[in-house]
Amino acid sequence: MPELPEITVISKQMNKVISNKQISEIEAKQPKNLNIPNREFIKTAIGKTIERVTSKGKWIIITLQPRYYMLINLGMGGDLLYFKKGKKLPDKYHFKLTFNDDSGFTAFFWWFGHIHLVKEDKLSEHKATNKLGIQPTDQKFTLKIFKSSLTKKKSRIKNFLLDQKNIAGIGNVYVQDILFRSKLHPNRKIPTLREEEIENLYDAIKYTLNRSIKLRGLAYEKDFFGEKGKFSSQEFLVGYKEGKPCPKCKTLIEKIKTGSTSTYICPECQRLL
Amino acid sequence: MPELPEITVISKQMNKVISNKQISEIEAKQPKNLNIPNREFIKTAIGKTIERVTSKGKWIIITLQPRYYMLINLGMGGDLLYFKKGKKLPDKYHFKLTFNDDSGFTAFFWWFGHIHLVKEDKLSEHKATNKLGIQPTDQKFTLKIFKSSLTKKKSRIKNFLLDQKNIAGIGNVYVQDILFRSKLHPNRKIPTLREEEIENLYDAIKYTLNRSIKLRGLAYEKDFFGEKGKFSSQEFLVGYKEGKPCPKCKTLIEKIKTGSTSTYICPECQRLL
DNA sequence: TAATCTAACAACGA
DNA sequence: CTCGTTGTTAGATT
Repeated sequence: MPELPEITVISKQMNKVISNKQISEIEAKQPKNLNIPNREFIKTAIGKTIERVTSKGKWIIITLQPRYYMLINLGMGGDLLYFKKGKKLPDKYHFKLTFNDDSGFTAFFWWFGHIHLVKEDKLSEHKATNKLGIQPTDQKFTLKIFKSSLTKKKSRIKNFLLDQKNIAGIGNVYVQDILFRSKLHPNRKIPTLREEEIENLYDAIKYTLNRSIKLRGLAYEKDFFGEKGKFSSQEFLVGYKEGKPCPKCKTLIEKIKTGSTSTYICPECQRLL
Repeated sequence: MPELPEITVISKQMNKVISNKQISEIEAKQPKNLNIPNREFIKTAIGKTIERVTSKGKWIIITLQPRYYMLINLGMGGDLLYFKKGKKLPDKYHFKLTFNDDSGFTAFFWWFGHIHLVKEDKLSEHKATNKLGIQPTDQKFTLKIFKSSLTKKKSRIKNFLLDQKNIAGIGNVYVQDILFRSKLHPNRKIPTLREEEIENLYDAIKYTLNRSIKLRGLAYEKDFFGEKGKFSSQEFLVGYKEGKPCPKCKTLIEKIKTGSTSTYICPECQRLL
């Protein structure tokens, strides 16, 4: 479940190590990961050069030259692993892309994943990415912008945070501690939030994600070089800590159903009313 | 609650009697009925000539020359009444449109109604009408088309019939007898419908609506000339007949809640299972 | 355990 | 009784 921190880390690594390389070969074992027919995908991509790699939310954006975009989403989880010439490949992968220096990368999806190829002038029509909200790591993500994005919204705060159209990059892992740090129950309705709570929430979003980026992501996710992050799950405050004491007040942490997902909360620190 | 029959009758009358007339004056007492500011509406419409009047579903479509469309929806109910020069106007109305021969028409909405003005090339962007389904009175409304519109749908049959995106023109009045004639419970899920039931439903839709058109609509609705229709509510089979005997089996008719609307059914003839 | 899209449905406002 | 918008839920996706 790579979220913004993992995607940020991996896309920066990719940008450093594969920029300017030219695509020479592609193997796509699972056609459903692609947005166009296998044959067309390969024909279009081969010969093109990596201009740069960036990311937005949970999407990795590879800009190709001549201008095309390769958009990668790891879905529920997976690996994107660099390989050098002659090095052994991972045992299992669904997608392999090789450069003309015989380096490359493989992609393994353990559930749903996407690798899309989109023409430069068609990027705005790409439904999965064209509605993405602002990234919490973006300079433009100011408190003012955040507040205005909440106006007129009536949903529950957790649903808001997970909706990529509002903010891009938060998933069901980081949202746990974001909510705990801001002392908000996941089902709090947005119109009931006080000024101060919104400010705490804003700080919690930035703090939580930036801290993980500094630690190069979650300890159970691999980066482009197969290295694991340093943000270990033991550092979670309440996430996945059902039955453990709240780090603040020692009340036992509960796991509750919130819509289709689960949320771990301290029932004392994160009251609904 | 004018539905397809009433709207069909009134739009045909309008087409005969106001075509080729030029708009000279407009009075709009309730700005919320309009899609653009009052002043702009009036300025745009005045001077234009009625080319023809048609309808689709519950919408009256007035084509203006130079090309513009005036789209009227009576919402939950209301009157659209013609007046000749010098004749007394209705006591209450929300909208009045006068032609240069001093004839015209008034509109009265007893709840919400809409009078929209749309440029010819913007008609496809008009949300309230651009997604309307086929009219049951259209030649193209064949059994085959009807069947194919049901494929992959999983909703309850009543919801399907009332959704104007599927079929345009059926409301909560005519749907009552349509369901009774086809012996369908309003909450029957579409995938459970048998071939024969779909065919009966198709016939019931056409029969019910066409019969009412022949009788010039419901007896409690007025046409463009203030005349009432001949489809009296006493001719309803089950609609609004709570506690009365079913015309088929004498079982007492029940009024049940179906989503946000009510449905009158014979619990014997319209079984759910 | 996780992500996204879609259809169906409910609640609300105009 | 209508229609649109927003949000929620369940199901499907490989």
